[in-house]
Amino acid sequence: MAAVGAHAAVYHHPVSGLSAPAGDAAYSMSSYFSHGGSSTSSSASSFSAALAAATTPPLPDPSGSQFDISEFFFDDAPPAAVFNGAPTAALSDGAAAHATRSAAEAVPAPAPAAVERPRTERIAFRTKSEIEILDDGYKWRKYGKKSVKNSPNPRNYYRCSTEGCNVKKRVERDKDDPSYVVTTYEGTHNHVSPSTVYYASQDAASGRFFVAGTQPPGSLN
DNA sequence: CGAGTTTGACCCGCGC
DNA sequence: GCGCGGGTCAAACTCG
Repeated sequence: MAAVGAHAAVYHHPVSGLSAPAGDAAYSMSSYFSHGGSSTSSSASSFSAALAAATTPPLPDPSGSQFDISEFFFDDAPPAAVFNGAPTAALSDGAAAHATRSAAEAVPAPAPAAVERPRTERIAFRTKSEIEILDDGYKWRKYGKKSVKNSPNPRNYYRCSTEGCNVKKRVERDKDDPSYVVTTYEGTHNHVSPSTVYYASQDAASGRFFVAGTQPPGSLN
């Protein structure tokens, strides 16, 4: 897919509903996400990659708003997979993150030998936001809330409210920096986003992202 | 009144 | 086997 301009080729992630360019420009991967800190990695956190940036809240104005993408990582890929994405992003109704799934899938699995675990698509990212609910274009229904050990902040559980779609997402504030929101998507949407997807480009000078355009729902698949 | 949220209870996997 | 922690359920409640 040939990218036209800075924000033409976009990959639409079926899990999160978020999108990313299919181009080959470079994101600079600055860090891996370590769940619960560097020394307390839990079994649920083989997060493979993280993307550094930061994000300022919602996307009120599609034409001029800016945001920084925070850390972004996959949980369905082998550990230590390094994310190399492209410098543009697509957003869906105010969401502030995106993904190129291929980045995770391109990394060869570390051969988990005999045990073949059911593969659940899971991606997660961290965004700097005052609000916890980033609007990614899908309709979510909250079904649970739990306080998490080692974290003062509760974790919220959401399910895609579209009939027949069993995608889930968890939302919690970063225990180390409450100004960040950690969102984890699990599953694959079997429908398109009901709302407009916003495309973002990155400002070369500041490194910040800004909304560069929009695309109606259904046109990404 | 229907859809969505809240919240305590319950279930289950995992480590000891 | 037991306790702990994470995830889900479901009844009650709220809101538009």
